[in-house]
Amino acid sequence: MAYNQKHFVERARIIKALGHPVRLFFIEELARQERCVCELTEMVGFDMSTVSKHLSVLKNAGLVIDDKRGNQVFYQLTTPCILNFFGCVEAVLNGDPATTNDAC
Amino acid sequence: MAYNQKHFVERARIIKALGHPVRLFFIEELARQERCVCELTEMVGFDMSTVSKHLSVLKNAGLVIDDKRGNQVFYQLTTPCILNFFGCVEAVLNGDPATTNDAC
DNA sequence: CACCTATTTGGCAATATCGCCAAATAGGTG
DNA sequence: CACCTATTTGGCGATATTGCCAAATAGGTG
Repeated sequence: MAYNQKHFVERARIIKALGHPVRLFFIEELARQERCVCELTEMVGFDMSTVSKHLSVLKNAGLVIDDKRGNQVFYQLTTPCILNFFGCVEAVLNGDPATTNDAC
Repeated sequence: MAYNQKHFVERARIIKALGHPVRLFFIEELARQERCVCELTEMVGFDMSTVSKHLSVLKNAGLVIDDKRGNQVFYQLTTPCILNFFGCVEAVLNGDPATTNDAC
């Protein structure tokens, strides 16, 4: 297989969006229910501007959508299939080669 | 759900290892067959030291293992379940909310 | 041992990421 | 409109990532 730079840059950008502790938490939390920026800000304890920028990264990656209601903005997960991947991450963490084949 | 910093830092580290075009390519290529550093270097066209460092990131994340044979080092994927995740990434790329639920 | 190939490590410059603050924007209320 | 809350944007300093080069390490061969 040849290395198609553009192909992998596109895909890495989406995965990179998931590769930050705060953004990973947002994905898992939004999988449970939609949340506004102020709620997510309180949960992680960072500055709201920081939270807003993290959500912007997820949005630009196509992983979440935003919905403005009144003066609040609610974010929703667009891609529940991502959750299936987290089981595999657990298997990697446990260094458990036996389960890495069917953790999905 | 509360934000457990340590929990998400651990998991983000593994995902971050996947979030680079070259490393993503290595994962897909190693899913097909094991490869030595020199083969991977030729495929991507970067300096061998750069390739070695990328492989080191994947190894530290627990995603690949290395096996030295003679003066060559072969890398193997430890976590085939990661491949299941790529289907979801495609769905995100296609902006296809309908398929994001069962792309796994 | 001298020499060659394969790989890793150290270091550096360029660039990207992160989190904060301050300011701008937008909606709601009196 | 004045004012308050929620959110985003711009910018800055600190830190991390990336890819190259040079040097170090390790195995194979004569």
